[in-house]
Amino acid sequence: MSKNIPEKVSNRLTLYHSIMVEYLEAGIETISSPQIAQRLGIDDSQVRKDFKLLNNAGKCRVGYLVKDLKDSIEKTLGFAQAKDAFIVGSGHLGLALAKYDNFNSYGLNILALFDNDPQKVDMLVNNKQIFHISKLPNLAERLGVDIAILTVPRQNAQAVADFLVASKIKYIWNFTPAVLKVPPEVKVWNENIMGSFLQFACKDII
Amino acid sequence: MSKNIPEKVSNRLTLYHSIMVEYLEAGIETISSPQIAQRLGIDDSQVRKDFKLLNNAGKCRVGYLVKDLKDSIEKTLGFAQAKDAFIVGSGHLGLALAKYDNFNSYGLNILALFDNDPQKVDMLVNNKQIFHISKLPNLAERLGVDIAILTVPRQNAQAVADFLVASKIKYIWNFTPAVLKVPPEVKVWNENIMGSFLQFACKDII
DNA sequence: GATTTTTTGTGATTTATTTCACAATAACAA
DNA sequence: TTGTTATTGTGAAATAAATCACAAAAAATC
Repeated sequence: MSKNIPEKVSNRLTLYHSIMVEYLEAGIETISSPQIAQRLGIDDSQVRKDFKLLNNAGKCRVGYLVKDLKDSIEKTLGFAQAKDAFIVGSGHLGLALAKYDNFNSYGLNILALFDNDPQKVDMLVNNKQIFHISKLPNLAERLGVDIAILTVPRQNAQAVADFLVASKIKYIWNFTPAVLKVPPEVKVWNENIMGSFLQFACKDII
Repeated sequence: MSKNIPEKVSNRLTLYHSIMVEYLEAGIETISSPQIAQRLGIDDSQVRKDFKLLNNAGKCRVGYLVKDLKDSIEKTLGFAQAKDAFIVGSGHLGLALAKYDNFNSYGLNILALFDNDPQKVDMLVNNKQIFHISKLPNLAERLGVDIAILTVPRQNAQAVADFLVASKIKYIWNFTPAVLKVPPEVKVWNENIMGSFLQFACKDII
């Protein structure tokens, strides 16, 4: 795998994937690029070029096999390959993400949550235990976890990120608005929940 | 306003904004494009071109005024202009979003939640009431709300979206994995929580 | 006050992405 | 069987985005 798919493409791939799920449920076995394109408001050749990237050949006058497309997208985006992760910060957002079982179907397996509030420690959320943050380095090493989902308050974000780096975490999915400073070997993905929406909403509203 | 800023730019703007908040808190009054660029791992001319878009002039050998930049970003992204919205679907995600007070500081004001579960109706979440979904058309009209945050299960997403369209909702922030079919005058923003992260994670992990 | 240095602003270049256009293919209909 | 049509696959063209390169400005230093 790892063909270094551009972000824009992988975003489209997840949309294609949702359409495939819908078609499968409806019992439709084939789909054409113009059908998908119209649905998403994009060009049909775009769809075909994306599928080319998946090495997924279509059939003239028929289109693509829905099942095959779904499988290739899952393989390419790594839904298949399960990855373990910790949620760091057990506030509203952290708890909601822990309850969000969709992660699983996308190949992301939440093993545990962490917090510094003694009151929360040992609580169970969706069958996942909340540990005191001090237990993280040990557990990360023992369980071989190197992905952390960061949902602490902004004020603590950098300090906790430093702690995660020291705990050999290699991927931080940053749900805080802080711009984290980390060494180059650690990768941060900023989840910009507001950014894109605001732009979308403001274009017309303001 | 409404200069139709590309998505990539508005994403960077939110990151710049976070850095401005951080600098202000640290009492630093000016910032240069190379400082920001290094922090985000991008080119410094990129930063200057983005600021040009904000009509925000810098000063040679000094940089930009942090306060001014923060204000222009807020104005451009519409943090200033308050917008009212409903959360439709009071499951884990909907409730978490209702508790997520950050929305407010970004100019998005959650007025109420909706659900079809009679058990949830009339509950208060972060001082916001949960109404039965049947009350939505009326409330939307009376309060002049045309933004809905959709957090229902995928299976119900299209049906609820149809209902929202009939209720004169004009903007749907879609947190479900469904690809919604709506008339052209209604705008859907798909929040692709997994898409971008998976790509990020899989690039190296798989 | 001259010189050095840092930083902006921006045109030119490069790279990436999207759209266009159309030949090749194969199902379908007459 | 033969023409018609829908669809793929893909080069070429157009558009968008990022990077480079450097002149102009102004603070800092000597």
